[in-house]
Amino acid sequence: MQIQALLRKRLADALETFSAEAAEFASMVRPTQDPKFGDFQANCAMPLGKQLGKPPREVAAEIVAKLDVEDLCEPPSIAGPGFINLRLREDWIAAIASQTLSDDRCGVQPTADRKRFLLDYSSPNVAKPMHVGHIRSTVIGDSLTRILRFLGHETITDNHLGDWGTQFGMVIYGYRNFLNADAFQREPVPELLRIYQIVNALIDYRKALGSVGEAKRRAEAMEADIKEARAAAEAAAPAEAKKAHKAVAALERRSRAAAEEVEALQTKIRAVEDDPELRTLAEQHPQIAVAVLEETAKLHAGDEENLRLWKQLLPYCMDEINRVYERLDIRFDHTLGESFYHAMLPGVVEQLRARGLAAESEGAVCVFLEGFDAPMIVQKQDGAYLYATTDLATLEYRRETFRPDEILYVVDFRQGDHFKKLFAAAAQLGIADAKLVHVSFGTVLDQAGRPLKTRSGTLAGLVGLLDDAVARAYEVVCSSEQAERLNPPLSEQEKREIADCVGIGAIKYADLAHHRTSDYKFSLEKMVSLDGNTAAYVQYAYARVQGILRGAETSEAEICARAEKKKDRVMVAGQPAERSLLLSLLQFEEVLQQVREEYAPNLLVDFLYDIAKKLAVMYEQCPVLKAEDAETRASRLAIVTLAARILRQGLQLLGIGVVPRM
RNA sequence: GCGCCCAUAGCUCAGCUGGAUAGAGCAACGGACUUCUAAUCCGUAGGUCGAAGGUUCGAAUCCUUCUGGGCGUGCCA
Repeated sequence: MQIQALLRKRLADALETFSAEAAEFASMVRPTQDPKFGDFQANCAMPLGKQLGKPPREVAAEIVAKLDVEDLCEPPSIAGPGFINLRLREDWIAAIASQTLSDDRCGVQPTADRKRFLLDYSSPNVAKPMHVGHIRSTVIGDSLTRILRFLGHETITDNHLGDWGTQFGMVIYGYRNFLNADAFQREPVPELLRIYQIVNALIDYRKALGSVGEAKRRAEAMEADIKEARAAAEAAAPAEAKKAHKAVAALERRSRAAAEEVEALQTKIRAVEDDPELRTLAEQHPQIAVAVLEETAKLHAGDEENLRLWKQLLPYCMDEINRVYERLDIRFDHTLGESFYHAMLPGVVEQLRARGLAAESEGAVCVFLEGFDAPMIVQKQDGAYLYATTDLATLEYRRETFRPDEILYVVDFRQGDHFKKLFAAAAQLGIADAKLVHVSFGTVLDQAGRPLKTRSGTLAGLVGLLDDAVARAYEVVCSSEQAERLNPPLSEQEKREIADCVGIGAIKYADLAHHRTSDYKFSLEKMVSLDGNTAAYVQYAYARVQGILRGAETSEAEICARAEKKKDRVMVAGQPAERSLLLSLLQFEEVLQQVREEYAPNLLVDFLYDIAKKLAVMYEQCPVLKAEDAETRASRLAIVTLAARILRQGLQLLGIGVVPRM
């Protein structure tokens, strides 16, 4: 059901005689902000009055006279400068809601304009542990996929793994030098992680040793500059003072950043030097960074031994990643990593050159694009290829193999320039016939507003965050006090299932609740809370309905079956709380359409939170089991059942589960 | 230097293609429990929508300038 679209259609019919752009004026129908103005308002009389040179209220009256909405709305009213206020009829709302209850798609029509989407998201690097930065791409991409699919579109998901980069050279080097064969035999995945971390620590150590001196000098020099600038600011004439103080502030910021960098480098140095084992290894492998690059280069050059190791070790890395996806309940249709395109890269460069699109510059092969200062480099001086090259090859492959109508790249906003260039280059190559979209997103920040990191300075690990969220959810939702509230009390098994559902849901929900393009502050405390806009609150609203259904000794299936039989007569919307809830529920399809248009799942989150709140209000004002008569009781059971179905479906589209009790 | 993004209540964030008095949550304060799950609900307080211009019947929203911040900016991804 698309109420707004229906009203627009009716309005467009009425407007035909007024304007050639009837549809455009008709699109000015929107929900009202205040219920006293009805449910929807048409704002077209003001601009139309302007155009026709008539008073808007007069125009509005003429429109209303022609508007045929009797079956849907109560008589329209005109307010203010010429707003046309529409209030839907209660019997109409109740009838449509009743029909929706017996529809297993919750009233959402499969799209008539079916498109094939290819979604590129998650894309972690193998061998490296996934970190907090992967949450957004993974969760947003997965949710968009679910929503597009539910709307009736075809979706193809492809996890573009980083499985061919330096990090694999690190694993190979570590395997050769640091492997504990017994441990590897017993549990290969943690052992590989361990050796990766050793190599990583040693490389960081060497790099830090090399740069910490310079960083310190820079930081100290900046201190001196600040003193100087401060003195200058003191002495400056009033006219110059503002500028001088600004310069001081800028220097102070840079100074803080420099000090933090020194601190970070020292942390990396200490990490090795305070650990006798690592310290010894560091002494034994002074050239580790170069050696790792050599291993990587050998792999790329087709070295037999390294390729064998790559093939042998990759599955273990995949196990690690897949374990995370399993916890998150996320699957991909394809996992075609960078390695898959390796053989196609020379062809891409060749093609660009042959078409005169790429040229050599400063030893690298570059594509110069109009409107960009820097070129897109597709081959380095040393002959190696870059991610721009891989992305072009990937695009070409996807185009030929999947023939998508639209490709969504769910990737960090910082890669905006890269995608602009990529899309421009693709257009020149003639391979941009699909709609190419960079679905960008902001950064996950800590409480201080800096990118979320662990104490040791690396980005917070994803597995750890999931564990923390589940543990916290257990404390909040499954404390013995809470468990005792239910009859029968929650079993240990049930508690664990709930904690898992709520904890994982909390992380996803918090991420999806924010607009994709804005940064957000990560707060475990808040996201697992039962109060406010959280997964737990919405999940709880769902569980409450289930509790009521149990109390009524009926089931969703039974109520839906009854709705099917009685068609449009299973509920009434007499009370404001009931009416308001039902009206919201009927806007499910339109919300999903909007999510699709803007690639913005936060709209669905807002919608579900609104439903959950309205459900709570309805409980207060309209008792279900204690309703005054059997008919009202049946109607209310039907209403809350519809709400529960839409909550469950909506959460499912966010990749979040529900539990029958909590 | 150039480019992209951001600035809304004490805090965290919404605000759709311009629409009526700018919303929600948290925190604060005041109410409502012999519970259909009070894990809730109701109410109060809190805003020059960074600043200044402009377009418009009408601007948080569009345009310009300024201020403050984030990010990117030729061989990482």
